[in-house]
Amino acid sequence: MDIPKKAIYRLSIYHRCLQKLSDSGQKTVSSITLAKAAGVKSAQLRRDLGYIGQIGTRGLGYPVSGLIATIREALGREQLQPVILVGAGNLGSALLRYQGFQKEGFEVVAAFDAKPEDARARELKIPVHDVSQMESFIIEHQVKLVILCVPIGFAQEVVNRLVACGIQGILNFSPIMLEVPADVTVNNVDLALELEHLSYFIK
Amino acid sequence: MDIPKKAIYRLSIYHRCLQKLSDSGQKTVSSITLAKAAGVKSAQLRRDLGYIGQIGTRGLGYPVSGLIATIREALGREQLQPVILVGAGNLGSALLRYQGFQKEGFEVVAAFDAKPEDARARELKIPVHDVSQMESFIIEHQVKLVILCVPIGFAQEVVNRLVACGIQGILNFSPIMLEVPADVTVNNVDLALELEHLSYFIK
DNA sequence: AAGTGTGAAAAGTTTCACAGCG
DNA sequence: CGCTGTGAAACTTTTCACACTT
Repeated sequence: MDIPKKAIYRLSIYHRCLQKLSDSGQKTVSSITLAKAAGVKSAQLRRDLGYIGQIGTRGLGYPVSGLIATIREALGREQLQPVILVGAGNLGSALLRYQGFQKEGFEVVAAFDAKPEDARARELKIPVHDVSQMESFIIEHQVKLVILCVPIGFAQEVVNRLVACGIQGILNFSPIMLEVPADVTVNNVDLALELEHLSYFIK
Repeated sequence: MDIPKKAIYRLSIYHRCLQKLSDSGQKTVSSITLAKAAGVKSAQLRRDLGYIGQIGTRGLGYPVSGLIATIREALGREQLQPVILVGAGNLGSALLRYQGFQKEGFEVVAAFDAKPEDARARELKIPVHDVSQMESFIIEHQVKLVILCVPIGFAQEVVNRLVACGIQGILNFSPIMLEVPADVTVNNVDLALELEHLSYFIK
């Protein structure tokens, strides 16, 4: 039995909401309360939690810390994953400064760029290496996750190299369809597309 | 009858692929070829195009330029929309430099920040105003689309102000659920969430 | 009484497969 | 013949509604 894709996204959201509840000292939470915080219906929340086991107490709700642990385990977030970033241009270097990743427990351990000097000039805290050192770094540090911000023309070529040295997940910011083997997951974040999608809904 | 949400995203992708075909001088294209370029099945492409009308010629395929025009119309992209950006911090100012929006025909006409001096120090081509001037600008220029990159704690407050002066679409980069009236569309881009989603698929 | 867990219905989406048109 | 347009089937996801547990 596996978890629907969309449910996985929502589990991450629940996880974040639960963390907030935990910080404010809540011990238990009902599906109605948590669902409201996460912006979904309570039935959907219960269904989603059902995918990862039975955790609640009828009449009472869910134990906050227990649920956090169960979701972490289900999402494979128990040991923290090192992440590298490839392509430290405008967007890439902004992401290197972005605090949101660390806040969710991801550590961006290094960045790679074809012109590392240019990127270094931006005064980043994370080391920027030449892209030629990418492969050896990935293998040495057993990196499995990559944030990809290279220009469109280079994306597929870089991806081929990443796949060849064992990368399993790619967060892709280039607006192209990358070709990868079935055991590699690509997650596209296409900013212009999101804006275009919005424009459909305005009158 | 209206177009399914997911189909709207794909129509934007087709639009982009068609533009590339048009640039390279193609006059017609079959569903099989275009589907391959967009990374979908041909049956799905035909179904999606079916939502916006009958445009193809049996035995021949689709006229490239005609299809571009039809998709543009269906997506409401005929007159180009001005967009403003609110919150010109790290991520916000990177987006101001990002060429992808202009490439898809959106013009980011102005940015607003609580500390515009800091943002201006980043040497941007787009003017950064104080956030107090936001409302009058929106009304004067009839802005309907906003890219929102303010810190979490301020997001809902800013959104309330945006909604009050008639904003209809919000591309939100803060990892929170914004509360808006039903006639306002919010599109969340949650970078940490995307990374978390990926980590589920690595072994 | 309060609130979970889940069958079953409903809604949404994708794929198949082929009739029919140029 | 080649390729579109689309009914119908298959599949996925959401929602309802209520039995059941603490």
